[in-house]
Amino acid sequence: MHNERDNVPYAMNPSSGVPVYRQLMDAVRSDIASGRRPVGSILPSVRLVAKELEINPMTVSKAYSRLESEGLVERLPGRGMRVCARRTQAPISDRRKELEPFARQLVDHAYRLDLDASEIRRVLDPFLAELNHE
Amino acid sequence: MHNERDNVPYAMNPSSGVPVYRQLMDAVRSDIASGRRPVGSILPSVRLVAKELEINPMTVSKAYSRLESEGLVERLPGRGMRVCARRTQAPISDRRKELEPFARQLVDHAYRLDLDASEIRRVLDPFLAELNHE
DNA sequence: ATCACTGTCCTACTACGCTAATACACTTGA
DNA sequence: TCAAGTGTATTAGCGTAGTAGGACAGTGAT
Repeated sequence: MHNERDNVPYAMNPSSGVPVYRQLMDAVRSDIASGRRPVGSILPSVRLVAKELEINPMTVSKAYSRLESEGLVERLPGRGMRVCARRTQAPISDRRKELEPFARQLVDHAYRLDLDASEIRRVLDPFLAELNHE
Repeated sequence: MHNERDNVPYAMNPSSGVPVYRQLMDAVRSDIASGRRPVGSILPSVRLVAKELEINPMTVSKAYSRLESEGLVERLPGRGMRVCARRTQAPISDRRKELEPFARQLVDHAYRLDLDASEIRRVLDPFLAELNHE
């Protein structure tokens, strides 16, 4: 059922401390964002990915399921996971609220390190620049 | 040996998801930063705090030990934990490096929420303002 | 020396997250 | 209908973080 050309160019690092299923989520997210996996395409099956990466299909399934609850892909029973059209965004105020804990954490740690606002910006800016290039 | 006036006005929330020892660390850090526990003063003993908060002394000890490795307090064997004079800072470049993972995490989540650099700044700014007021 | 304090090492229990193995329901093509 | 392909519910094993209990060493006043 799967396309022979379906390659799975993901490379997981089991000893990085980052759970494998999260690494896989990031890889797939990146593929979708870049268009390598266009809207409507079917992700490689959990068993194929599992075989290539030498991990358990359930680990792949976990990644796929989480991406589904994020709204990036949808489950077609018996067929696979399909990349969704960009979901309707939550209101921007809600999304800002979701971001706040991470902003707070950043500032908390800066405070403990005795780094002021301008230092925070200095550390943050390269990442913001990277964000804009995408 | 301890002063009867040593009150332990901390209130832990065991079901908040935040480990008790971390809540206690934050409370003590706040006391030190505000001057309620001045440099040179001795923290209430682990057993006193444990009794007041109805937790195990080891949990308090864990909080104290971490604060010690942060350099906020020092251990006086047989006597207690004393609030330190502000420790010599690590080089600023090291401290910036320590902050980077949190900056990256913030930007990553913003990306997933489809929030751009200006939105990140908008969310972050109130926290930065708060930081400057202290 | 003794007593009443100090913090903590060591051990163990519990809860939770991550990964894996099996069995199942579903869909499609022959 | 049947075979081969989908994802996953369930269950289990493993490691780790958080918490707790008891024994221990250090300190200082008596």
